[in-house]
Amino acid sequence: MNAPIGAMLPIGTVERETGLSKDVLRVWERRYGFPRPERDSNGDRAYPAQQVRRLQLIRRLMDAGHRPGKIVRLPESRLRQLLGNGPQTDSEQGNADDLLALLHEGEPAAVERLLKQRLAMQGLRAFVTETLPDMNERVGEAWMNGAISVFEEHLYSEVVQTLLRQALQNLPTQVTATPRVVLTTLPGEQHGLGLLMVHTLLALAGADVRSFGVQMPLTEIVTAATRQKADIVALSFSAAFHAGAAKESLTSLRELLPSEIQLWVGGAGVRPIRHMPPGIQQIQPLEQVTRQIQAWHAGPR
Amino acid sequence: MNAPIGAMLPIGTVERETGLSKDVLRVWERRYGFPRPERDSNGDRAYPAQQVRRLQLIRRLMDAGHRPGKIVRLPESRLRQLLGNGPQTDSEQGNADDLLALLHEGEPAAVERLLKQRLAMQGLRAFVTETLPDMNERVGEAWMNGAISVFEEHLYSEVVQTLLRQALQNLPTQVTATPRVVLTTLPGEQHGLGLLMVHTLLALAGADVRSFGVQMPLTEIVTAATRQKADIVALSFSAAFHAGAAKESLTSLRELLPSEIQLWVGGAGVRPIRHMPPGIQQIQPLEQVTRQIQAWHAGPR
DNA sequence: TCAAGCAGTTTGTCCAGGACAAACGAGCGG
DNA sequence: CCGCTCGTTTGTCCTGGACAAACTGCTTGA
Repeated sequence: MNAPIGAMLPIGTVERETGLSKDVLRVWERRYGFPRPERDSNGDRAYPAQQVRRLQLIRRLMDAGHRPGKIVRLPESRLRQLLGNGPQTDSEQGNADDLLALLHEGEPAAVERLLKQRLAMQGLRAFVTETLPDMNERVGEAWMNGAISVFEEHLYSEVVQTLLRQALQNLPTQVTATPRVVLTTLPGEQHGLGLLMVHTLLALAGADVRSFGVQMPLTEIVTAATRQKADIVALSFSAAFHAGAAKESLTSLRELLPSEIQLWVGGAGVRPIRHMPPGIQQIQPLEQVTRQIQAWHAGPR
Repeated sequence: MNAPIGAMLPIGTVERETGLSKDVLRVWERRYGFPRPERDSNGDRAYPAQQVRRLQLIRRLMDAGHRPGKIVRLPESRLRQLLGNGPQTDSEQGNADDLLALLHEGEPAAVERLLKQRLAMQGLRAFVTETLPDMNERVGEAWMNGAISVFEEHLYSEVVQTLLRQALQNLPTQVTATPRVVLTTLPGEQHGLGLLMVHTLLALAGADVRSFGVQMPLTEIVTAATRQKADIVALSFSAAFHAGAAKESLTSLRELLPSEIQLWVGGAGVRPIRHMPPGIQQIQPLEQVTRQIQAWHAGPR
């Protein structure tokens, strides 16, 4: 009764929808026999919506650490089953459970109220270094388990961003803030939440933060840092960022950047990198930001 | 004296840096003889930084309406020359000139002060429908002319976003706001400024806006709209968004979305589309938003 | 004078199938 | 238990061909 065709998506759209490159989509088809798209009149691949959904499930599992060869062939039911039994870290549930429930209700105002309350109770610094990472992880986890959808995660992200920007706005501005930090992300990293969190910590530590939002081309980072007379360039990497790509870009950036400008990186996306290229400081975990700024003030430079 | 090599970028990085797909980079090389990357030990393309810069210039010119065949072979000097003589719309200069000067100084606080002043003078609605579009255009123009850099554009965008979010925060919340609008952008559209501008206008018109930030997968938009019991799904498209891709995705989305939910689109990215697929309303120009909401209130639904 | 239709050209995207280096994981020895 | 080596997995890149959609410029008719 339901039309057998429905919406058929071309490979370019599937790339955007799943985050899997065209090359990957084609090579998986060749190697694993999935996805197996139809062909349109032109001979081009046409992916049924259902296969795209399954690809999205696979993507989540891979982000959770599964390997393609083991899961790409599995049927959708098995995939959902796997999503159910994640590592299930039994961190203190209480903290974020109300949040997840509220998110699922889908009422932004209620979510905001809850977070505001937490913020007022803990103060900004603890909120950013403790509550938010915890909640981020819980939300990410819930998303991977299929407990909440992507759009609910977006909702969460929006509310937190609003909150943090507001808090930042209300921070007293020091006249002689140092060091001067240029803050941004590399092209391909569109997650702005980590950026705002770092921004907050840096501002709290007394730094003069110049945030440029997400996705600055390498060459522009160099120009901005030079023109702004920055002491430090700080980059944020979410878990979604490919660690290999990060390392590659960072090596290029370090080469392009004047050596007297420090390069700081942090976030889940660069944690897997064992050997950071020389001249780059990895700040991990988040609260290290404060200490590093203190070290900068004390240091020779 | 300057090392002949410097940083050499692989094709994937160049794709991210320039926004030109790998396919395009390769086909240009074949057809026009540019770019002409070196090869690394592995036989893979390795792009010198200078060619990447030239590609970025070409990209700007193309966004300004030039065609590849005419400009790809031109030397860098000629490209910069072309960037100089854009259409040069002689709209009232005065409005945005101070802004550009301040941007060039690179002092975020000063930029913010200026905008705040304008906002206070004009009121929120006029600020969003008149001043901001004008300034956006001026900034985009200046960027294409090479008068300001990408990072200065980012700076502008950051300040405006901060300002708008703040204004939104201070808007009185109505208890029974209608209609309910789910607001977001398609995957690939990362420009969040237009989103905030529309959000502001919708909120001012009394709508119940649920904004999900940028880059929602099609399937998630459908889920969100359904679960949030939305009356309208509104999408924003910046000039950077490829009109063809937009039309394609919109057709799919309209198919996936329940027919009782309206689909509104707007922004420079969809203006070139002559024949919008059925069931989709194009809202153009920006201030039409208010009128459309009034129409909705009056209408049968 | 202008709208509409038509042919030619330009241009982005897609295809196949091969290749290879980096990342991974298992097994081994210190 | 840590660190190494070696086979396997996996993503990215390669070539060169093909084609539809978009755009250009011309012609025709009102």
